[in-house]
Amino acid sequence: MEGFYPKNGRVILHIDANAFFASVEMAENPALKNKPVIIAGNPEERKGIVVAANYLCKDKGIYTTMALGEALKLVPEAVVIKPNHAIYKEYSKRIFAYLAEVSPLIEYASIDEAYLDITECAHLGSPIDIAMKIQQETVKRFDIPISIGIAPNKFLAKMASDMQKPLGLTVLRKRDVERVLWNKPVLDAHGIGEKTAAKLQAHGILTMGDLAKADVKKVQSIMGVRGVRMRDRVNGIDDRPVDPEANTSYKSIGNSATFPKNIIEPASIRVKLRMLSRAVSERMKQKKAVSRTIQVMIRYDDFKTITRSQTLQRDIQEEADLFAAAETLFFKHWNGEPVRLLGITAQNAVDKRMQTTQMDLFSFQEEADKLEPLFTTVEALKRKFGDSIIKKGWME
DNA sequence: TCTGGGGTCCTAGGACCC
DNA sequence: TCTGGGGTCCTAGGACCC
Repeated sequence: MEGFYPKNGRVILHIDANAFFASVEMAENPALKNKPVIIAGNPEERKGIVVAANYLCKDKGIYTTMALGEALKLVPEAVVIKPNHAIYKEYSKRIFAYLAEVSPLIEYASIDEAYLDITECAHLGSPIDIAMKIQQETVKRFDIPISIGIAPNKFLAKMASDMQKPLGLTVLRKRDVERVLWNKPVLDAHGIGEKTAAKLQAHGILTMGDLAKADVKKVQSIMGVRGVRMRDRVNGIDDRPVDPEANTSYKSIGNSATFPKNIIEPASIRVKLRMLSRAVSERMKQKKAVSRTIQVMIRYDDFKTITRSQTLQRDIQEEADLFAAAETLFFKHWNGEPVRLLGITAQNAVDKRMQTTQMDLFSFQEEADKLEPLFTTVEALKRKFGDSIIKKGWME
């Protein structure tokens, strides 16, 4: 089997569940299988956008984020189901747990996507054998169809899994990049959206091939470091590892809500802030995360959205602390107009268990005493604990 | 038909320090 | 007197993704 694997280099799978929410609903209720299914909220509550749709709908032009009313014009007979996130999460967990059995080098990219590094899995068969087995098993065990991309890095694997759906299996080697990718528009590249595509187009860069061959300085001036990275990627270069650690750490934890009707009464705003604080606090506790930077998001009726944040003296997690910070921020920055959406986010969340910054001065001194002379001590402490540990004035 | 909710990463300016 | 250069942290917002 060794022959299927590169001598040096990696074999990465990108696994993507197709129309995941709709697939779960159909797995839970097989009667839906031959019907067009749309997952969407209630337009009366201003949540009437398509969150997911099965292929019977997609084939007729329905896509995610489309207004439900518009979608129903295209497919009036569609079955509309409200999102059941708890069930989707449960399926996701079970599917990922199965994938982790295949290779522990797994990184969850979203609720329905994962990267799997199978470089060391030659004993399980060829990459294609492994991918086919995964496809069969997820259908058999969970009744969920998935598409898989096989490639030497994450970017190409992601591009590959998108090429054939549903139940696609696509190999994209580095040597295929020019033939397969370069004639496609830059917008098709994962990581380039409408705004960047328009900018690139204004500079005569229309296809991934144009980007791949463009001058590095030029793309850097158009889109900064992202330009350099994207140029590498469409040349088939992407060294990002599949990082299982990414599954457990959180940079931010937040909740937001669009209200059925705009609110303007300070009392009702406080009620909403209280609810959001509770939700965020509960999730932080679940994830054992604390944070000292709290952000409030306010969206007005005209969709103008502002974010305001504050960094506190200490890490917080409790609902009351989150609420206090959010309330202060809101009433400091609110322009008094009706509010469509409120959000609270705990930023720069850190794991409670890994808080080296919480170490007190006594422990510092103990460490410091072991090291001398004083001048090198600060440097030594920095090396041991990182720069953040040396706060202004800690020696005073 | 007005446009959900959860995230990540990057940029840019200002404060502040040495 | 009129003005350097490097660095970090904080804040606000933009782009992108599912």
